[in-house]
Amino acid sequence: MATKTLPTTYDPRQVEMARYKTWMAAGYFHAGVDPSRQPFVIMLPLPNVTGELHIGHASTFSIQDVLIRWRRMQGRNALWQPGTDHAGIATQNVVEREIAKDGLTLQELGREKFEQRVWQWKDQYGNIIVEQLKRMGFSCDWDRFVFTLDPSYSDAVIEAFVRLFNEGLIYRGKRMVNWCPRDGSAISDLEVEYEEVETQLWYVRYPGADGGPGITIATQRPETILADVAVAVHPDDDRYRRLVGAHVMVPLANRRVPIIADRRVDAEFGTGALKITPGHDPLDYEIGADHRLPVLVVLDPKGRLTPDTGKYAGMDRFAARTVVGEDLTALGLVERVETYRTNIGHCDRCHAVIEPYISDQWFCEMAQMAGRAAAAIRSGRVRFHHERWAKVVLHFLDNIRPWTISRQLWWGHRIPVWQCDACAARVASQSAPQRCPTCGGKALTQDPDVLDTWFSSGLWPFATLGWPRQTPDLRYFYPGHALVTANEILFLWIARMIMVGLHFMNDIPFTDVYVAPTVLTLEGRRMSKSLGTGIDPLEMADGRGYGADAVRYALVSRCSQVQQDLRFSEKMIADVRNFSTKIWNAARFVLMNLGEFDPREEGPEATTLLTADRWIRSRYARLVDTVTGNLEAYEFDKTARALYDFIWSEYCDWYLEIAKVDLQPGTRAQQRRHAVQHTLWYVLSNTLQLLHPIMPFITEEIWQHLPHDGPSIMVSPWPQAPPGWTDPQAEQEMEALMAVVRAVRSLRAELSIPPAQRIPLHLRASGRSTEAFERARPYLAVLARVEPIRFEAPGTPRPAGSVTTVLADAEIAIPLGGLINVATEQARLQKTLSATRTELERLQQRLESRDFTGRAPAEVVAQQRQRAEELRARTRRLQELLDSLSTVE
RNA sequence: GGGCGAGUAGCUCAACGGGAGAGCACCCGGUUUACACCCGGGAGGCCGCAGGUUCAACCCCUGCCUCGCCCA
Repeated sequence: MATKTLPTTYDPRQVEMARYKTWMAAGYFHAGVDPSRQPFVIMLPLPNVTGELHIGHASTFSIQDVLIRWRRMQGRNALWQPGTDHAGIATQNVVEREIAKDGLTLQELGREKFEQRVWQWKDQYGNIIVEQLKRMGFSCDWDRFVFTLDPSYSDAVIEAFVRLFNEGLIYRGKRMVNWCPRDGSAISDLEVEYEEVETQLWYVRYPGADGGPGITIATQRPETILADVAVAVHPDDDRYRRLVGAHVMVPLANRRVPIIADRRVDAEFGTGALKITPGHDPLDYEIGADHRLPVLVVLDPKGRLTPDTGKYAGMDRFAARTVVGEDLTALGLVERVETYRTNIGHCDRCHAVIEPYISDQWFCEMAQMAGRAAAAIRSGRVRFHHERWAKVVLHFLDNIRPWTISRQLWWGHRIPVWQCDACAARVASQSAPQRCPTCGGKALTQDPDVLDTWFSSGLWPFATLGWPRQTPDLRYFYPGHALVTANEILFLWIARMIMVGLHFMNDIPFTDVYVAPTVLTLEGRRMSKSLGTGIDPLEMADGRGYGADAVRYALVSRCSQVQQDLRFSEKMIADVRNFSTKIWNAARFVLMNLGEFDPREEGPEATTLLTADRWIRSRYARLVDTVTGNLEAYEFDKTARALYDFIWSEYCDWYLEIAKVDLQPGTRAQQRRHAVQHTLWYVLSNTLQLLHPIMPFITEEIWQHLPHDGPSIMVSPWPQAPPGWTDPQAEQEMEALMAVVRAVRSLRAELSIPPAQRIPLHLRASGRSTEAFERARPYLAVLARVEPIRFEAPGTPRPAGSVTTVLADAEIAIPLGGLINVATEQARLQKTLSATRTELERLQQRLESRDFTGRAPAEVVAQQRQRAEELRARTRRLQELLDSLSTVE
């Protein structure tokens, strides 16, 4: 029974947190193994434990919550697996800064104490992001929350490493890697961000060892000259051909080095002569190796010049660049310095300039896994939305390179490899080995490095479910279904999950990947807190009082598949707040008018339903299919728009207004009241269900006040279009009615007739339409504020002194008596007439063309013929009107 | 340098190859008993440029321009 009423205003802040607590307490978010139901699984992209909720989380997580809530309502056993990752570098940096405040360095503190400090920090701050996710209403299964350093998860990470190690896919080697001098660690290729910067290109002459003029090279990094071991030119370069085999002196170092020929030299760049520094450049490293040149290193792990560099020892690489430049200039060896734009790699965590650096690292061989992953994508087992993202990922997989998985950090999963102090043999093991399997030695030392955080994240889809143990969870919930992500972690995480999933589980981790657009400012800039260009979702929800629903809808409604950017502003959230208010007020109206209505009684007889009822039911039935279909297709913007348009432009603007007529007490038969009440209630509460996945809070709040079955909208069954509700005839009749109402309103505005003033209306329509208009008479009267309404048979003379509009199904006239300005009225009609004629002429031309009638499909031709016929009739009636006007004079 | 994407109303975005739309902003009018976070009306667009395919192009093809993203 509808006994509850709603407060006059909706304050999301008063409602949202309380509702969330109710859901949590009821256990709706939890999914347990249940073979009688089909699961639906989403793996939450792990936020960093150091992180705070930003707009990117808000958009991708909102999409996930839409999917999970929708599937849950459809009856699926919906699991949304939450958790955070330990974010090795980021977290270590944060805590390192903290201990620096106490005047301590990492080394002074020691590894064990440091780890304790990080755990303390994690216990204090690591939960912030989780609370923020809850505030946004996300229905993750918090009972299953996992942190990547939890003991059972760590066991899985170590197990994965040991298996890959024993399969020969993980190996150790001295390679040139991307080294971050700031973090003091290697990072993988994917963690390097290239950025165009303006720098200088130095043209430096290397004098000939024989006292000749030598050769001039161009370099962007003069400080590495100290590590030069050769100068290389292209073998076909006629300028230098005769110099190949000669020797030059490396300036400052005074080292005698050869001039060599190599095809990898770009003769077009600089002078065409390349200094070879195998210790500090990846290409030089390759060339040097092929020419059996020595490798010299002049930088230390912190990016400072090494002690054996004489006066430069201890200088930072950038300071050294300046000093070396000055010294070379003083020697008269600098021919010129050009400004030069080039891409420089930066660390994606701390933004320091990356140093190509030779060091011992652990690598994971990916080629085989990548092949399987690529095959799974090509065969369609994993689908991307939009599908173009599949190509992007395939390009990565097809060109994959070994993955640097070791990090020189203390925070993370320590590499489970022990080296024998005696024989140097290495063994990978879940726990410290008692003795060396090779020589039996008892002294073994564990590798000091930890694993890349992404190595552990890649195992997420199965390690969270108990792997490597064959748990019931793992059997039931793997493989999962949807994965929603920002495009920036497609390679770092998505591709790796597919590869690793196939490797360890022999199955893909999910079937569908939706790539959400990147949220940008209106100017198209990245949203960033440090730049002050960001929108903080929680500030919007709570600080500004828009509520989480508004933030969610604003983002979801702009998640399309075509756009890869989402330009966003606070205004868009405010607009949605207005939408919430609209829904709230519509619901208030419905509740006020349900009266004694009891939904447990029989629904209305078909005969008591009038056009408007049948129309809104028909529109609602279509809405169900539109919303469901768009969700299935990952078309979130279309889903949101369909709901918005239906609620605002159909249910509120038209149906509610029409319903008012029949709800007026005493004026209508009880049957009619019941039919309208039932329609209002049914359509509203079911539409709320359709909207619930996007705006969970307001929909629940209203639904609870409406007559309803079950404890919560979030576990109510997903609506299905009732059979037989789609009603083209009612839609057409309603369209005609709306056209008349709009035409009258338009005339009133144009003629400055006060909106409240009732005016007479003359309406002429074809026979069948007249009947429909007759039935709609009371509604027409209210909607257009017309009284009396006179129906006129075609052919009767038009009332003198009236303003008129010709519509497709009808012609309306408002008699103004002597007030009419004939000239204005003529001009108005003439304007319409000529526009109609132009359109008709264009159409006729087409219809007369043999090309068109002969080649276009028959139904198109027929449709155009009909359109022409309508236009002709309209032209005729407009002309008649003009004629009758001129006779008034 | 290679790849991908976008250029439609002032802004943000829609639009099966066959009559260019929405929201916001703007202008005019409104104390209609759900809502002024509202209601009604209106104005505003060589659909980036140039070719081509087609009976027909915002939509397909080619080239160019501008912007963004990714990879090297």
